[in-house]
Amino acid sequence: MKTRDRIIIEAKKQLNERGIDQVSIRSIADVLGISPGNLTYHFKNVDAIIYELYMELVAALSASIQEFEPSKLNTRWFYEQTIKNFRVMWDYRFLLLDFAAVTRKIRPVKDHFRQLVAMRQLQFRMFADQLIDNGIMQEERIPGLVDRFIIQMIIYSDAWLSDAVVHFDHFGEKMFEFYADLMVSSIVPFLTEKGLEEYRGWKSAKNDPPFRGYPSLLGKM
Amino acid sequence: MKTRDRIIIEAKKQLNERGIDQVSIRSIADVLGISPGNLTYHFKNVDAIIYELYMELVAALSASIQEFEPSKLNTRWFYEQTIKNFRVMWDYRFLLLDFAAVTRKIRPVKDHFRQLVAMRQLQFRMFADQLIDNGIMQEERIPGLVDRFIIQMIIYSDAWLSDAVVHFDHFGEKMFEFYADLMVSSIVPFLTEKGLEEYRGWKSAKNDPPFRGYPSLLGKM
DNA sequence: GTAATTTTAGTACAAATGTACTAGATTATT
DNA sequence: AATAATCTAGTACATTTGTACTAAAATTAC
Repeated sequence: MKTRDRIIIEAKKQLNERGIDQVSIRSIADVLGISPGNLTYHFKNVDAIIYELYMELVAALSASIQEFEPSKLNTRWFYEQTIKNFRVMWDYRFLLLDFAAVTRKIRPVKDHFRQLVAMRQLQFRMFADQLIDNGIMQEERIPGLVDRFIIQMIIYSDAWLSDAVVHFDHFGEKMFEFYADLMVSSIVPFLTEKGLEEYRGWKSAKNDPPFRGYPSLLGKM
Repeated sequence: MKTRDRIIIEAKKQLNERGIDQVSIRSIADVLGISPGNLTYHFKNVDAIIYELYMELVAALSASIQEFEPSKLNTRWFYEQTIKNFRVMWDYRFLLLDFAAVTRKIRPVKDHFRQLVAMRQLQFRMFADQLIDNGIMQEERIPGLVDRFIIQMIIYSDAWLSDAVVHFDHFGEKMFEFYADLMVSSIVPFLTEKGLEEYRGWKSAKNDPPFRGYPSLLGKM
């Protein structure tokens, strides 16, 4: 494999494991068995690597959004799509966990991220309108409530990660399911009878145990 | 003022402004005009200062929760309480913005925070039950939905800060109102007719302009 | 007033980091 | 085959950081 690619892979691994402040060109070079000088040839510094990884994340998420098909739109699809996105985010989790530090160090990320959120807002709005058209989601009863709901979803979809690393001891399938379930459930109060029916059907097919909150807190309250 | 207190104040200021990775015992000592040796006499290192500030934050938030009075319980009270809490969080924002880094550096914080969330969960649950008793919030129609809603609120109440520093250019009153409004609006789909009436009354008295999303994105979409 | 204590200044040191530079090795181009 | 472009190793330097230590100054206790 190209040295450049090996650097990116190892950097991502270390950034996710140790956090942004514990990774240096040397720590990466050491593991790869290359010289620091070689690494600086490919990337001026760690910030340059982080910026590249940020762009990778954005591309991966965009790709996932492209698959949007209005016909398939229901709570089940939403759940599966959410899990898919959460997996991608987990793969680049350091970016979201240390997001404040990232934007401090790499200015362009902040501006880019703003635009990204604007895009996501539009997409979620389209998504909601489609759901309303399909008779799955209720018409907006209080002005502005759906737009607010959308922003809440956007905030949540970045925030679950911080929550997860605190409350989960094992970062496996159950974790993704837990937070995707939360994400989907936030839409339930907005569903029509038809939407609720589909939701209930899907849920009973999944046959989840009753919701009990964080696994880490079970039996401790 | 005692040197120890001056250190805490200056450290908090620098931590909020520059972030956790850009503050050292020297950067604090320099501004205060004391020697690094003197500072290490009071605090072994920056981590010790951060830990103390974390405890301060927890104490401040707990104090705010103590004021809970079931009789006053309505959406307006919820809004004002939220703003009050958000102000406290803003005062210690580096803790929440760099939370992942904080828990990495200072292990006890992670465990303590888990317990804190457990407490908050119980309090929110009490809060919700009270609202249901008062006929302001609907009975739970789908099993587990209220518990899920509570966890969403908890996640949101830590996450708004990360969102705010990206999307707001001026960190003033409007920012607190924006995110408190979002917080309160998340409860609206759960309100009874009686609850909605109170909400509408309070809202029309406030006379807010229509919701338009992030101020930073206005006119750019 | 003297002794004990707390507080402060100043310095020194090892470890780590980003950056810059040179020179050699490898690969691609013609 | 010769030349150019790309890649790699190695090293050196200035900064910064946490930590440790000594000695002086200020405060408190007796």
